[in-house]
Amino acid sequence: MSRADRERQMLDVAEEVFGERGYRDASMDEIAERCGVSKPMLYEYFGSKDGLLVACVRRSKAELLDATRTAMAGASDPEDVLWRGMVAYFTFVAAHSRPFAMLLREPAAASPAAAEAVEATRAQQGALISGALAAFAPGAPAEVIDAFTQIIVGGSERLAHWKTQRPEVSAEDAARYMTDFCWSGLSPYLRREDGGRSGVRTSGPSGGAGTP
Amino acid sequence: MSRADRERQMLDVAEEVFGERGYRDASMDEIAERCGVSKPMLYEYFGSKDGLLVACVRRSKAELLDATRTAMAGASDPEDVLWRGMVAYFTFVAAHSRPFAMLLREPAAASPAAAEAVEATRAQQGALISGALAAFAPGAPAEVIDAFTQIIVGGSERLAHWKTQRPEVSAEDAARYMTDFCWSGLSPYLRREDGGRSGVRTSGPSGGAGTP
DNA sequence: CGCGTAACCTACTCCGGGTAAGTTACCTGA
DNA sequence: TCAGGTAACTTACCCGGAGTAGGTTACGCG
Repeated sequence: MSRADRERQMLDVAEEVFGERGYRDASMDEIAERCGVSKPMLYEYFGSKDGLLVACVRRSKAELLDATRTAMAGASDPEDVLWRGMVAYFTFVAAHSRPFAMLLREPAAASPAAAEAVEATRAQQGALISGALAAFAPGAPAEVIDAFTQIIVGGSERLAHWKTQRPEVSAEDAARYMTDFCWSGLSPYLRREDGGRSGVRTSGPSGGAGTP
Repeated sequence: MSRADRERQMLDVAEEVFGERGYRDASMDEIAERCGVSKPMLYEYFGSKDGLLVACVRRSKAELLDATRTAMAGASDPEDVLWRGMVAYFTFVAAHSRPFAMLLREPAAASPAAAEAVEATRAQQGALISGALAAFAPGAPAEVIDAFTQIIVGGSERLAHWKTQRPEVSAEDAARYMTDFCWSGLSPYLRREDGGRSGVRTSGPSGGAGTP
């Protein structure tokens, strides 16, 4: 079998085994056996168990970028960019639930290198998001954009995890929760009608517009 | 040394070593040695390496609950509850940065049991948050509260991580980003003045109030 | 048909989690 | 004051799985 084909196969099998057993309890012997090769071949191709995991993460990262970018490309306005990106994200996670659940739940578990690869994936998605935010709210300071991007990245991750335990929640539902929260937060649900507060608090709740 | 004292000491040392080396590269031999005892003592007290990590997580979980609850107790209105809770959270994470960074960054890495303990911590904080949200926006459906709670939990986690690389961002700054985002999202920064949109989109961006 | 190379295997080493069995030290009560 | 029980503690080991040294097959090419 050619190098490229073997590599793909090994990644497929590794993704599967890591997903089934978890990183720690997955053995290189089992992965090798399921590939129909011997252990040293895995080391020839990926260097170490960590290296194999990192390769899996990187492949998923590339696939996710592709899916998100493609979805965003068709958008008309910045609002639609975020919406489409979110739908694509939640759809992707649902479709790759096995391997992705593992990447979401047992990430840094492996090694600094693997943690870094997962962080790089977050940074990649964060770059797409902050671009959309900057286009949508051009007046916002860079640090605000950064902070909100972090919130969205972390929030999406958690929402995706929450969604796995609620089959009735569709990718569109999740995307709607996320984008609604981004645009307006809780203001549509407030008892008092101060949802359209004109400014942003600058020194804690007592200094803000809501509680003079 | 008494059982209780020894246990505390072991948790302190374990937290330190896990924080320094990371879970995987921390050896039970080293932890034992730094405690001035032999390895079987660790197993006597905590059963396994996982068990030791889980005990660390559970202790942090209890401390975090205490810090958050205490802070929230002094609040007047629901808005202030969330604000104080957030400040307490970011302050706590900053103060316990060593062990907490490890809990944030190498969480599930260890075992299903450790992953569960971290999930339980998130659930604990989520319960506090959803309580505050429900009080603040009594009209919101339960699923919306749940979804937003997930976003806030994940967003806070990511924001705390982001903050560690930005020493100039204070706990109050982080809390302000978080609560601002919760109350109004991006709407204060929008170019168009539709920040006070009255309703919530129900079928994607093209069906919402903003883009008829 | 020789020969180089690249895919591949057998058979190990070694480290670290985990344990069996025993030893010291202290408190208790008669 | 000393048997005896118990609880903190140790040495010395097992064993599974990550990682490796060195050799073998198989195929393309002149």
